[in-house]
Amino acid sequence: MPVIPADQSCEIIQLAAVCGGHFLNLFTVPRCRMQHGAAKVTGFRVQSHRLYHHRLPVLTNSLKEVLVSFIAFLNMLDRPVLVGHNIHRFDCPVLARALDEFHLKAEFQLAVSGCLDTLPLARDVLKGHGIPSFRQENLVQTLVGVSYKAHDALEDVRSLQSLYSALSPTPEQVVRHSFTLDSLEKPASKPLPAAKGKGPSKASGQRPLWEHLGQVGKVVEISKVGTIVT
DNA sequence: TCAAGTTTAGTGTCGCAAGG
DNA sequence: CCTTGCGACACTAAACTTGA
Repeated sequence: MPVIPADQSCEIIQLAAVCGGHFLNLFTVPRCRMQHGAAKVTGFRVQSHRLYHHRLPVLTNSLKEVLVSFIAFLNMLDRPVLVGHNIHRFDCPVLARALDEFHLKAEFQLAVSGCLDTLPLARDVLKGHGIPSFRQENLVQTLVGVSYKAHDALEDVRSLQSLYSALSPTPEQVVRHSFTLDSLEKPASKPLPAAKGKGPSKASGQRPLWEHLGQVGKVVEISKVGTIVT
């Protein structure tokens, strides 16, 4: 049986973001039945249109409310950079689809400077360090020295915050592995090319990404948990 | 240039434990 | 005894990186 691509099949059920001491952690009930595997991995379960996490009821909002709250959170932060592990392949396509559905994409893009994927970033920063695995769990354990609960969005973002600090990427490395939601829609979507000699370029009249670099408070780690559509 | 390996997510199957 | 819930494991897809 073919596996349905994640960006076409996943729905957001938890969205968490951390910036400095501020955090956002919201849940929404998926509009479809959760598959056995998805429930097993995430610990979430839907019964009678209510969401449970490890058998405990969870306070939920509508998907639109979650997205609007997320954008409001970003607006408090003066156009931050969104950081996540492998978000270019998984999280951002799901997020972009959800934003598109509620016509919130333009508003979202005004609220952020760009997105940064820590998977290629870590490969770049840790090149030649003999890292056996670039999974987020492994990187956090290796660089930060702690274990955490994978597949819990809030735990994910908190560990990612520590990981990002531990990586301490240069502005050039950050720009090299950054992208926008618009770039995801293009067939040959790739992270922005590395600047050659003249530094990062400005993107479509917005403030350049590198203006935000090195400011820990302007970096938002995000994570979402998906559920398969049947 | 291309094969191998990496990440994320999912599915299917098996075995074990608990409860009716 | 049967059903249900859950964990472990092996596998798949797509995009990307790495190294020969």
